[in-house]
Amino acid sequence: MDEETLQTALDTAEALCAQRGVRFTAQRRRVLELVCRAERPVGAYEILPQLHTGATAAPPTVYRALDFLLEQGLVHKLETLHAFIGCTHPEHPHASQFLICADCGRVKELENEAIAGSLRSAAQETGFHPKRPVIEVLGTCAQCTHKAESV
Amino acid sequence: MDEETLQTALDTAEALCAQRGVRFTAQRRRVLELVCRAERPVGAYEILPQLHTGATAAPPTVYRALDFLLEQGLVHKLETLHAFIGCTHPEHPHASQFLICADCGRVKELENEAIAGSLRSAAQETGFHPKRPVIEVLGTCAQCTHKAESV
DNA sequence: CGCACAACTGTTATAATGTTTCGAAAATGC
DNA sequence: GCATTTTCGAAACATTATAACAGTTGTGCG
Ligand SMILES: [Zn+2]
Ligand SMILES: [Zn+2]
Ligand SMILES: [Zn+2]
Ligand SMILES: [Zn+2]
Repeated sequence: MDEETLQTALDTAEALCAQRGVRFTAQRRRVLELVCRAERPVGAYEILPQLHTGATAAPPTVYRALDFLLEQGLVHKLETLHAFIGCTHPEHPHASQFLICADCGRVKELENEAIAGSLRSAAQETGFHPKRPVIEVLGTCAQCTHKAESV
Repeated sequence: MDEETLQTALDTAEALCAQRGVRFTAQRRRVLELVCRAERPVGAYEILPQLHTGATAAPPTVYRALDFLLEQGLVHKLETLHAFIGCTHPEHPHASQFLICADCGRVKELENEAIAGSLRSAAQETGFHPKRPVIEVLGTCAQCTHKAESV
């Protein structure tokens, strides 16, 4: 995420939190910034040493901030990677899908209604009530596929 | 899984391994049995103490068996639960979806072509080549929904 | 303001999950 | 039998996540 996009994301986050009456503290802002700055999903323990200037912070510090950001839909957790990624459209709650490149590590967030819909109807057939869908596809992105073929 | 289904599952597993020229050792059989006997997904560390009669086995013992069973498609791993479940139709390789009840813990394995298809086409649009889709839906099963409503 | 309360943060310890490594044992193929 | 490959045992270690408790900061109200 480039510097401009980052600023927009942070401003959006701040506005959303104000609107919702929750506190977007300096620490939460900092964690969101670190997650967004990364090109790839980042683990909690990667963020940790970047929080304190001197000594490194303790795990609960970053997990608490991440929990908050997850609740507010500002970041997503990738269960298959045990890592976090900034949300590209946090304005509204959504069930998204992630395409994870095993080669370069980059992740694309989709918001595909066909997938969400087919999942909903399949669940409905069995009487199941979905709460939180986790859809993560590991594979190879277009760029990396192209590179591999041209070798 | 009842005793009869379990026996069928173990026999199927044995036949599949023979057919594929891989070894279905006593230990692997035992781990598969323990996974299948459970009503719910089981963690690796739950299986561990049931492996040795006297002292409890070391983690790599069960992880090696589980890795084998995963490779052969005899069990699945639920990423959101860090737990394993026996496959209900291991004869052919498949990309399945899991409905996980947060209430009773039971899991239903689906093999829904509409979901798989919509995911494939969404990926294709972005030039992404899927390798391993992970689709797990947390929610409430029909039974538990019914119970909750009748209270 | 000054106090009461709630929310947030720091710190230590611990739990849960998963891997590396090295060596012994067992099965396989000749 | 004997070399080769595969599997298994065991110890140590790595990574991810949570529990518990004390301190600090911010907020609202009189
Ligand atoms: Zn999102
Ligand atoms: Zn890539
Ligand atoms: Zn299956
Ligand atoms: Zn249920």
